Amino acid sequence: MKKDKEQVKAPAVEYPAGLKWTKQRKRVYQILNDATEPLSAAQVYARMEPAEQEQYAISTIYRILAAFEENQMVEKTTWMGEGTVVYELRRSGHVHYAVCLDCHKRIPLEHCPLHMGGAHVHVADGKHSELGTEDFEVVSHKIELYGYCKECKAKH
Amino acid sequence: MKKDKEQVKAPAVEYPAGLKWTKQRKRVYQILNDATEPLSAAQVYARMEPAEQEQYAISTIYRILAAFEENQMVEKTTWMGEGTVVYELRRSGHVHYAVCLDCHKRIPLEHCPLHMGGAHVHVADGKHSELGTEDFEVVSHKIELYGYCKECKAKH
DNA sequence: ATCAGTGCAAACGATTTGCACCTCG
DNA sequence: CGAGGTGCAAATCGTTTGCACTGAT
Repeated sequence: MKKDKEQVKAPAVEYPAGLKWTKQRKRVYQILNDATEPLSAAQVYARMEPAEQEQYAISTIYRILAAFEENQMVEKTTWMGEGTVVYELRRSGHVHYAVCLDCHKRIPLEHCPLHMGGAHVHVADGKHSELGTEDFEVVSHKIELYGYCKECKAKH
Repeated sequence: MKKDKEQVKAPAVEYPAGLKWTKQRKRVYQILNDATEPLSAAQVYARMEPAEQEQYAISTIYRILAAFEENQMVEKTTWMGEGTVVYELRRSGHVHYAVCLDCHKRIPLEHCPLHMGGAHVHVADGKHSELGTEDFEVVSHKIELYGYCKECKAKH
């Protein structure tokens, strides 16, 4: 992967007009694009070369990620039970993960285990939940599975 | 709900031997039990009366929640995309939520939309994903739906 | 009595913000 | 050129920890 000046081409994700395509934004975009899993601001920063880290500020990374999120370029998430926020580029289709409780490996699921035919689900009202009316229009969803991967299962 | 001395009875969730059943733990347990959704340490603290807050330390809440978690009494989670950790009492079955993208209301789902017959799913290997072998043992899972609630749908 | 549990305050890590300077468009 | 973007440092927020004290068993 050579570092050609034009290595970072126009983003696959629609780049919103009005945002400046600066070199730091290009770089953050590139790192997110190369990543196979969601990254925290610190992780993005860590993936830069020492030389870059010196000239870029970590706070800029936070602001860039926030800007990307506001413009729907990335999705903000967290791993269950972990306090740090991670960002994932919005690629064509969304991906879900199986997370190993032992080695913490994150394995992307082949298929989304959720097959909602319609765009509606039954939700409980909180107090009056007898009527299972379709009263919530689902736009997107997130799933995480927790358990043990093949390797860790073998270990025990 | 009066404040009888014995109001807080032996916890529905098994209380592990070796842990002291102190008044602060009783109170935290009670609050978690009354809650309809996972709470952060700060939220637990906020649900105490001013008088209690003065005599209890917030750090104690953190330690109690950590102790509860180590002893499987509660589950540590996060709302997707939010940096704060929340704790939920381990009741019989877990609950998932539908989150309104407009008013941010969280509505518990009546039923888990995921009906995995077995305890295994097909996962991609990352690189060699052709074989869809059952190589991940699912222990638990987390789901969040995003969309618009009845009220907010009406508003637009 | 003993040791886990607690309060307090300081330490910490992650994230945010104010302000002056810089740079893309 | 000018608004938006950035660097730097200080501020904030959520969470953890060291230490001396207290209370449940």
